[in-house]
Amino acid sequence: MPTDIPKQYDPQAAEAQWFPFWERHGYFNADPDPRRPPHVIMMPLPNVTGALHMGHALNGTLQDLVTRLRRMQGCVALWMPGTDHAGIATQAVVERRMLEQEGLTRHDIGREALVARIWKWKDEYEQRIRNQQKQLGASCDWRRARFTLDDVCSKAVRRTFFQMFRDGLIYRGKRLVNWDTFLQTAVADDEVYTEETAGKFWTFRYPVVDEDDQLTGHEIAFSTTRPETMLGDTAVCVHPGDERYADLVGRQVRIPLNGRLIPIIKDGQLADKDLGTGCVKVTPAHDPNDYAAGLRNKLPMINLLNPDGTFNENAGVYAGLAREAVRDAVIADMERLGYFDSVEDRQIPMKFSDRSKTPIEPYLSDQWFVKMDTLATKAIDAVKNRDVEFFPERYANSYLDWLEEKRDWCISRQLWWGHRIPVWIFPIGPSPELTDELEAKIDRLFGSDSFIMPELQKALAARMGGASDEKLAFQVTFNEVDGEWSALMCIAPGQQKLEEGFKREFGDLQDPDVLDTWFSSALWPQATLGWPDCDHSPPMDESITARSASDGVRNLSDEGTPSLALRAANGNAALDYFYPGSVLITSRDIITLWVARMVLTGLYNLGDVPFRHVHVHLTILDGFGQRMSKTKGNGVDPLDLIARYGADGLRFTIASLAGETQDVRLPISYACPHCDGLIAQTLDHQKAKPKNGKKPRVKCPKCKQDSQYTSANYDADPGEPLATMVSERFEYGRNFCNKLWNACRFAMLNLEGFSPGLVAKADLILEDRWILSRLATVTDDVTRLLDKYQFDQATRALREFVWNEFCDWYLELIKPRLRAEATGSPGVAPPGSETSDIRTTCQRVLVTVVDAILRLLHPFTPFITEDLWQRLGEIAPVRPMVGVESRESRVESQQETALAETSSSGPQPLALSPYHAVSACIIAPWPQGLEAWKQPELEARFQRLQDTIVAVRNLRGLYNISPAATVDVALQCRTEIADDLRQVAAQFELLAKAKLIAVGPDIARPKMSASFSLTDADGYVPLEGLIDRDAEIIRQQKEAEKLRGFIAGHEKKLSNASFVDRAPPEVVAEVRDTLANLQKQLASAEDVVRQLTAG
RNA sequence: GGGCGAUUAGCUCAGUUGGUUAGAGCGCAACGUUGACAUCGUUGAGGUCACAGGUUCGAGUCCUGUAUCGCCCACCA
Repeated sequence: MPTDIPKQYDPQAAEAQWFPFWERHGYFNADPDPRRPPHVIMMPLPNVTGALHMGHALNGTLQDLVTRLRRMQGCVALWMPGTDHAGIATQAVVERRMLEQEGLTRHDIGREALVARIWKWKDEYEQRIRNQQKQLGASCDWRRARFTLDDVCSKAVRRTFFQMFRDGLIYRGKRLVNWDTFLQTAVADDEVYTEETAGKFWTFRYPVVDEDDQLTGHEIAFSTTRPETMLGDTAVCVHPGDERYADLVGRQVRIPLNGRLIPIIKDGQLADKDLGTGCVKVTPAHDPNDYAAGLRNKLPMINLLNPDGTFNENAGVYAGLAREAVRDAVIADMERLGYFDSVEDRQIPMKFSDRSKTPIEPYLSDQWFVKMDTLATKAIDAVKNRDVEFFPERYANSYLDWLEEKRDWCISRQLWWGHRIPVWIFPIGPSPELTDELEAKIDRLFGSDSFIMPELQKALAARMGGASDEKLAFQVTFNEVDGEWSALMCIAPGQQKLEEGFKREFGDLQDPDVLDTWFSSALWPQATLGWPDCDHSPPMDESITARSASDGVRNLSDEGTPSLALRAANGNAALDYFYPGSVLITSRDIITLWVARMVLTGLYNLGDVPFRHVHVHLTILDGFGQRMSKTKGNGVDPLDLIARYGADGLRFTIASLAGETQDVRLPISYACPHCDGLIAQTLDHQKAKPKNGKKPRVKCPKCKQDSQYTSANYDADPGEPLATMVSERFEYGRNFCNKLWNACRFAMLNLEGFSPGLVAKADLILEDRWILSRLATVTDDVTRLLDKYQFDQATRALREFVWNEFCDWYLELIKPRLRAEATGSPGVAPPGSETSDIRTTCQRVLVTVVDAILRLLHPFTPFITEDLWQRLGEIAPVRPMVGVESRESRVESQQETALAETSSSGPQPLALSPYHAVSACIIAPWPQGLEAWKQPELEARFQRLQDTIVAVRNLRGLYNISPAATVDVALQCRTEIADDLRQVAAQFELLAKAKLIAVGPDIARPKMSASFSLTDADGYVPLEGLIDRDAEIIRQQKEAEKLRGFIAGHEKKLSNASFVDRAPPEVVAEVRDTLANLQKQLASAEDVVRQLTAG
């Protein structure tokens, strides 16, 4: 007997036991099996920049939930894990730390050493992230875990780059980029944030010159917030319709600082008549708008900056100075020269780099781009054709809007951490011809033939063995920048020898840049499955597979059926079987950055979308409505919450929050380490940073002691008592788990002497049929809701079923039947005795429902359900189950055969048949096909019983009747209802401590009784001596008043001719019914008042 | 400026295609622990559904406008 089941669920113990159990048995492993459908989720890659927070916990919970559901439904459910190298973010973290701790920059230690350090960092955090995910219960196929910089992903990156290069989709160009002068790299628009900053707005003048470059005495005034860029001005611009300057257009002005002459141009898009003086200086190399105007008007572009933000030789005498110094000098010089007009204070929106927090400089530099035109069109069509569907649908807008712009994708980053661009750039001079030097080098690489320039391409291909395009080893294009041509040579992946040759011949001419991290993330769905390798599946983590082999791990499909896992001999089975994936579950901020690009590359590389569904879930906010982020210091480590509420409690709460309309606020508290009191988090807590070496503390209002707390801004001192972040919201899930635990504990404690066997429908009494009907309904609802990714509703439906129906009603109702055996000796009730049959039937139904509940809850709360499943398995390894289609594990019995013969109608006789329970909940079959158990009219009858009991309880509370005292109750109702109520008379005693003394149509109200009125019954509880007559009169009068209000509303409706005429007849009939009911209730209340008043 | 959302009980959120008396959890109040569970049970109080118009027999739900908040995109000499 399971006498050892503790009264409280212990999450830590269950988590420690069952995760290794699942792993050991290989239940997470997904291998191609042509007899079963695949279900594939590609994990949105966490960055290796740091630990995970609640956003990841949400994201992970939902993916694991779906994965476990599909696994139970019989799919080969692959959840592909991995991590992202997150180029700039990771390099910045490591560089910052290196600078803080050792005072070193990357230039001090060099490319290789820095990359080595980042790898070390990556290993540490990847481990930490994986640990967090496993703590949460993530049932990923960990053998397949990938990293975006590993060999398999690299190959996909190289292949894609090469093909795009070959197809002319990748080009090199000068572009104005957001330059981070601290990190010395270009950053993407989305890595830049804007902040209103206190700045100044200066007005200066440029003198206008005549044809002979002599001053005319005319001047043109303009305003700027960045005077230092005057050195790079190549025009001043006015609006074409601005008459003030009409006669100046076409003339030239002199920049007083360096004497350079620049034209006055007109451009309606750049200049605004009503802003400032109406005239604007144009610095194409250092301002996005000016850049666009520069292109439109074919203006020269003068780059003033060095990569580190200091001014270069184009700044003349100002060269070598920092931005701020140049600005001051320029202003002073302009003033000295007499061209300064005025200055005013102004709030200026300044762009900052998200990574380094330093100001962004618009900067003209050489970058690589992907042409988006046709690629974007195809990705747009995929969504418009519904090859990819968004849940909720509205998010398709973000995706489409962004792609419609078709802005070319800048894929180069001036970093050291990432996929190096596989292109060698060889300068060849003023015309696109093969120079002797290049020819000589190529000769040495390929042989001694010489080439004619236009034939170079073909010849090179021929050199590689007359190869088709597919086998091209490298590709050349020619590129012109400022009149200088260079050969861009891209090497195909897998050309080791050629690459070595290039390194030998061309030395460090390989482009130093690396690819945008999204370039590799975009390939995630293909790369992880081994694309472009078509002859073998991608390798797996040997440390896991080796251990599994020695443990004798079976495949998931070994349960009950032999594995037919495809051998990789004849192709890439993983790619064939698992691509395209099923659903991507992610947050909305990367719909454009990631989702769109995955679709785009999937279509480009494989001709098919990478997934059919995209579920976009909510964002978790802190208690103040802010996104959780590391920088805000409001992130919560899921491990803190798991420690306090259990992984299942966390998961269940998260699932209950995951609706489709709103983001969710999560007010945070700190748990006092001294007394376990809670301290509400304030914005100050989030922001507080150590001052003078003193770390900020929180003070507990309960015990008045203070302590250090979990903060993004400092590491707590080891050994110091620490207030960890908690959120009371998660008590919802923890409490539910405990409730489930105790309900199952109760069931198991009452399974003494359990014997499996068939339960015929005729043996089931009202509450059995009711709970099975409810189970069938809820099973359908949950399945349907999860198919639509409506996790919150599914969670609520299950919670309500388990807590408010199974626990509150069913378990209470069956207690007498379970005790029926009390007279017999334990476990050996005399066969054939009536008491034994009642109890046995009850036990069998109970086990059936518990079994189904565990299966339904497993995707939500895997640990506790597995734990209970295993315990139940010890007590009832063979037990009746519902909603199981396979008959393989069915226990055949004479009884069943007999029943099957008698019930010729339908394939599934309504009976509970015993099965051998599957050895683990994680692979138990998801309940389905319970349609036949649904009995809506029975549910309605049961509802009446519930209403009546609640009404009696209500009166007891109202009159403060001692819980120990039994009250009488008389019910006046129609005959057929009376029959129902008589059947459950015993339940009144049990659930309301009430004795049903009379029931029927002719029941009169006993004297001095409290009463209640339901839609189809009136109840009376004689309370001789307890009742306060005046109070009861007042109560009933109040009730009557309320009813009169409702009645008036309904009567008004019905007296409205257009309502009766135009509303659907069933609605009108419903209102009539309701009105009749209300009138009956009112009559009853009035009657009570009359009687009481009369005495 | 463009787009997408949101505004319902003290707090956090549900509310299907418009249709009886708008729900849940937490919190609050009262009562209750002799065998599942105090991480519990029973009962209760608590809402002019942001505001103003409109459509409709009927609006929390649909339309228009306003206010406030959030996010995305663009722009800001």
